[in-house]
Amino acid sequence: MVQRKAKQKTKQKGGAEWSHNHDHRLCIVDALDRAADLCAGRGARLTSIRRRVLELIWSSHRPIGAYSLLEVLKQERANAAPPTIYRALEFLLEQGLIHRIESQNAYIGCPNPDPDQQHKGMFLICTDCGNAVELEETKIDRLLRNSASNQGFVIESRTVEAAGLCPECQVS
Amino acid sequence: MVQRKAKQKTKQKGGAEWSHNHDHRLCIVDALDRAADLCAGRGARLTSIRRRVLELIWSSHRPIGAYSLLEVLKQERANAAPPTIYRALEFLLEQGLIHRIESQNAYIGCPNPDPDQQHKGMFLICTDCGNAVELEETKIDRLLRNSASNQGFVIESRTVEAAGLCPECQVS
DNA sequence: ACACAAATGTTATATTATAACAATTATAAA
DNA sequence: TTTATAATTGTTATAATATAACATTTGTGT
Repeated sequence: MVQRKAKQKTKQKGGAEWSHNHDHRLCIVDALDRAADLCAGRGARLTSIRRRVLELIWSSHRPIGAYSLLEVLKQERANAAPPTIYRALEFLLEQGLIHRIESQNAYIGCPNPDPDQQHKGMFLICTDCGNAVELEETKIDRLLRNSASNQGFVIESRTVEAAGLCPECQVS
Repeated sequence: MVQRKAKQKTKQKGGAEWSHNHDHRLCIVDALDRAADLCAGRGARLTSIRRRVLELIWSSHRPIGAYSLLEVLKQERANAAPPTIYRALEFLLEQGLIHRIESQNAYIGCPNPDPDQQHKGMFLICTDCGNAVELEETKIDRLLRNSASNQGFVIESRTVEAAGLCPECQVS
């Protein structure tokens, strides 16, 4: 088990997520550490390509497209091609380490990957700065399930993406 | 104002939406009538292409892709091309007559287009039969807005798509 | 009939994603 | 340690979705 700095980091609540000038290096390190732990625990192989793609995705809090990732990866691995990226994305999605933002055909790191099950996130996405924050709204999830259940529908997975202005971008 | 049969049709509540053998012709007629009314009221031009694309979208309750639409339209208009479809889709989206299902890159008719504002729907999509039903869950919407608001985030639009099994497809 | 704006036609291309098969690398059984 | 096997990556090609740009036609109001 990798010792992680994450344990020392106090997680702030309530909008701190939107701060445009946090120490983002910590986000990256934490994400990579968590990923390593999770994969180790599952016997899943976080190869160097996969690790690097995850790192690139975590290079910001903005969803990033497959071909943007490819552009960067190509500078390091001349033979990187679309399948290189898409395979890595597939793996990371399966492991619950990233989410796909359907409304943007883009990918974003999961800040809280669940060791037991991979969840689908709920996101607030700023139309101005592009940053996206994942919500953990069990209430909404429950309400949605109930609502579906009223029609006899059983939800297996869901996509919730809200676009708008983050607190920092409202000052205009 | 077009007289519509819709007014005679009693709308059933609670799962009737999933019935695989309703008289779908009524759905189509209603949708086209509503569209005509709405566009007339707005001075928007529901041209024959646009009308036909809307009709094709309403040919089922399954989200349909742009190129599937194009395939059909081509049989009627030899010179139909991708822009033909995408322009029609753009118009219909603007008028709130259809919704885009982000998780499928596909389009579906809006059963309840709002004369005043175009809303983004919330959908239950059956992974078996492919049918999708639009929810009107102001509660969920409110909860989502509140939850965003707690972070200082203002939602402008949202995507909610839940995949699972509809009542009819659960019997297996 | 004319002028203008809106809609459509047409060609080309951008963007996102997957198929198919070959080569390589890791793993663990013999 | 070698070898068999499965997993990963390389490579080429192509599918699927979407838009750009400019020409032409059609509709609308004057």
